[in-house]
Amino acid sequence: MKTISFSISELSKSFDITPRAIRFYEDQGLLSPLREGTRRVYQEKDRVRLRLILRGKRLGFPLSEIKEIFDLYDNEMGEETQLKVLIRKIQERRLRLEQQRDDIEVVLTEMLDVEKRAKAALEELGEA
Amino acid sequence: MKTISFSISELSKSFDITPRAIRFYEDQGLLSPLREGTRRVYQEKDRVRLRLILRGKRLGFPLSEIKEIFDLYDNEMGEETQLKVLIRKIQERRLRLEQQRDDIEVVLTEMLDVEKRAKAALEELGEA
DNA sequence: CCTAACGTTAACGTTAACGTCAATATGTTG
DNA sequence: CAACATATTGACGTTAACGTTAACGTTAGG
Repeated sequence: MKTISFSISELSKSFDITPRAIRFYEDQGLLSPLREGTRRVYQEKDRVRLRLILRGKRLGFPLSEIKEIFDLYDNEMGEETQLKVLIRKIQERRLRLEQQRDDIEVVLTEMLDVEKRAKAALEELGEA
Repeated sequence: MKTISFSISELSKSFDITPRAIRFYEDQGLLSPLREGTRRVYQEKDRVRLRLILRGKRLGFPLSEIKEIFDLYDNEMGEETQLKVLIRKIQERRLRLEQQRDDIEVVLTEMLDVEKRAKAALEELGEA
C-alpha cells in the first residue's frame, strides 16, 4: 500500500499558507503528523484535516472550537452523555451557520443591487 | 417630525453588546452619533449602521473592511474611477461570500449526517 | 447637598493567530 | 568538503477587537 507523504513546505504551498501556521495548528492540537527523526511528515489524512481547519476558519470558527469538534469526532462516541454533548454542540453550531447563511443572502442581495446601480451610473457617464 | 433617540446604554442593551464596543466602533469611524454636550445621542440611522456592523462581523469581515464599504456607500458615487473601484470591491466580496455560502452547505450537510448517527447511537443505548 | 446612576476620555491589559528572527541541525549537490 | 536549502525549537513581536480600570463630570431623587 503506497502512502504518499509530504514535507511541511510542500503542504504549506499546496494550501497557500505558511509553515509557521501549520506548526501553530499542531501546537494547538489540531494536527499530529508523523516524524522522521525530528522532521514532520504529512499524509493524506493530514491534508484532510488541514482542509477542514481552513474551512472552519473561513466560517469564522476560532481554532479552539475547531479542535473541540475534532475531539468530539475522534471520541469513538459511545457513552450517553458524550452523545448528548455532541448533539447539543452540533445544534449550537448549526444555528450559527444558518444565521450566517441568512446574513449572506441578505448581503448578497444588497450587493447585487448596489452593483447594478453602480454599473448603470457608469453607463450614463459613458453616454454623457 | 418626531426623532427617537437613544443613550449608549440603551443601544448597547438592545444589541446585546457593551458600550465599550460601541465607542470603539466610533473610534474606528464606523459610527458618528450626535452629541448633547459631551454625551452621545443615537438615532434610528445609527441603529441601522450598527446592525450592518454586526452583520458584517458575523460574516467574518474585519472592522476596517466594514468601514471601507461604508465609505464607498457614503461617497456619493459619481466619478468613474470611484465607480470602478466600488464594482471591483463588491465583486471581490461577493466571491468570498459565495465561497462561504458553499462552505456552509458542505458543513451543514456533514453535521446533519453526524447528528443522525449520534441520535441513532443514542437510541440503541436506550434499547440495549 | 449627598449619593447613585450614568456618562466621558485616556491608557494600559488581554487573547487569538500567526510573523519574524535567532540559533542550530540535517541533507544534498556541485 | 563547502555551500546552500530545508528543517527544527524557542522566544519575542504584532494586530484586531475589545475588556478593565482610573479619574472625573452631570443629572435625578430623597
